[in-house]
Amino acid sequence: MAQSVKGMRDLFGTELRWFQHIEETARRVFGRHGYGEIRTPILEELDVFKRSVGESSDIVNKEMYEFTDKGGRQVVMRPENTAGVVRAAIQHKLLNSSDPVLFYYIGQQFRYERMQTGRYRQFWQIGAESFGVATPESEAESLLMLHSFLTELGLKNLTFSINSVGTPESRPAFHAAFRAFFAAREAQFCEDCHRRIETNPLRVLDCKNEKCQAALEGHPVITDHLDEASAKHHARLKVLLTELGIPFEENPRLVRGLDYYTRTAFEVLSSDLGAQSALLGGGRYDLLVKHLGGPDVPAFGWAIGLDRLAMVLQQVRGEAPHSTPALLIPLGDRATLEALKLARNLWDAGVALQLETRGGALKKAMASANRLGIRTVLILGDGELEGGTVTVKHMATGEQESWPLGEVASRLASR
RNA sequence: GCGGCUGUAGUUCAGUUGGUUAGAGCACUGGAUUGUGAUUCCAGUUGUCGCCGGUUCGAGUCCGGUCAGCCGCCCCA
Repeated sequence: MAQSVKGMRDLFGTELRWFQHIEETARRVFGRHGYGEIRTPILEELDVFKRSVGESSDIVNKEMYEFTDKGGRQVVMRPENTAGVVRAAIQHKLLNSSDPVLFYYIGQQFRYERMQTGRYRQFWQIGAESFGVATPESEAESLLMLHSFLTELGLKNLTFSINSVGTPESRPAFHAAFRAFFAAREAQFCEDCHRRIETNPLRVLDCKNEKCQAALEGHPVITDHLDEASAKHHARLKVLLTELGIPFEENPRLVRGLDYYTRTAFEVLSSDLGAQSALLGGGRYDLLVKHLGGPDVPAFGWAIGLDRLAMVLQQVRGEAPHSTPALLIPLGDRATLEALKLARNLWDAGVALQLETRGGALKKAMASANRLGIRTVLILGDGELEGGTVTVKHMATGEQESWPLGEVASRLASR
């Protein structure tokens, strides 16, 4: 039997309904914050990710679907969407004014990695990026939007975990202090951390190994080594979040995996998830636009994994909200033609209706309606045709009534 | 990329120390006055035991490989 490629997935049924519900909620919430959608290509030049995500990162080194196309171009299937959005914004000169530019995206990403539950090689991300504003206020705006988004999806007890990773200018001072700290208790750290301290020192901070977390007790804190502007920025954000009543906690061990982050980094935790695993992450990336060849424009953004979000929502909320159409069952030859005409009128009037066209016994059609979760069944037979009515059965209660044909559309609409 | 576990009807699973025609619940199909579902009763269908090879008189059961899924790690969010 033909099978989907490993890590690729087909979406349909109840799972897809959650995806759709999430996407609708995203569009509604982001739209009212003034964000516009952007759709960028799945294929980008390799260089876009090398220069943004970071040449040393595992994403770029090991996890990209990468190939040479027939024209000899080195292309990759995007492993994330921020780089593509930035590339597009630069290419179309969208960042050449002083106005803020607000984008959101919903799209598939690809990473060649080991699969686990809720984790695929083709996965979906929703993200929002705000360009052109460097203030803590713009971050508060973005986080408020995110908070509304998650709240409207029904997630509870959200906590924002925040930190500041400083700037390239302030980071060396911290790195030096941290390396000294590490060296003093080197033996207590795991093998991976010994590697990390060389390649990406900040990563030692979020090692999952309990011994490492214990050894980190009393470690130098990044926020103590910030430059003055970054420190002020960080303090201001905390004031704003407090004033806005957004629950947050400072987490000095919170870092980002991608190279392009500066200053604010954050994650969102929900009591609906396991205690330690984050639902999403994001932060400020003031250097990326310029780094990719654009103007010197600050930016802030975040991304959330749709596959995982849909899975969590299905667990905590069950079925995604959806409505089922009514079902029209004709009985007899004459009624079958009349039913087709009636259905056409109802469809044209905007009514959601499914038509039984198999022509079998009513009993079977009813059983079928039950399996499909249909709540309202319309029966049209010779008796109904005589009287110009349709028999309506409400599946939940079993009650039946008779509606005049002319009122079917309006009565179904107000169901 | 590294380590471990699993793979039997549509689905959830059972299948004794290898032994004859591989089972159950649910689902599905048909029926219990042909215009009434979900409840009840009766009857019935369902499988290359993931795939390929090996050991054996004999393999769902043991061994190897492979594919797929799951759990850690790495990585990410």
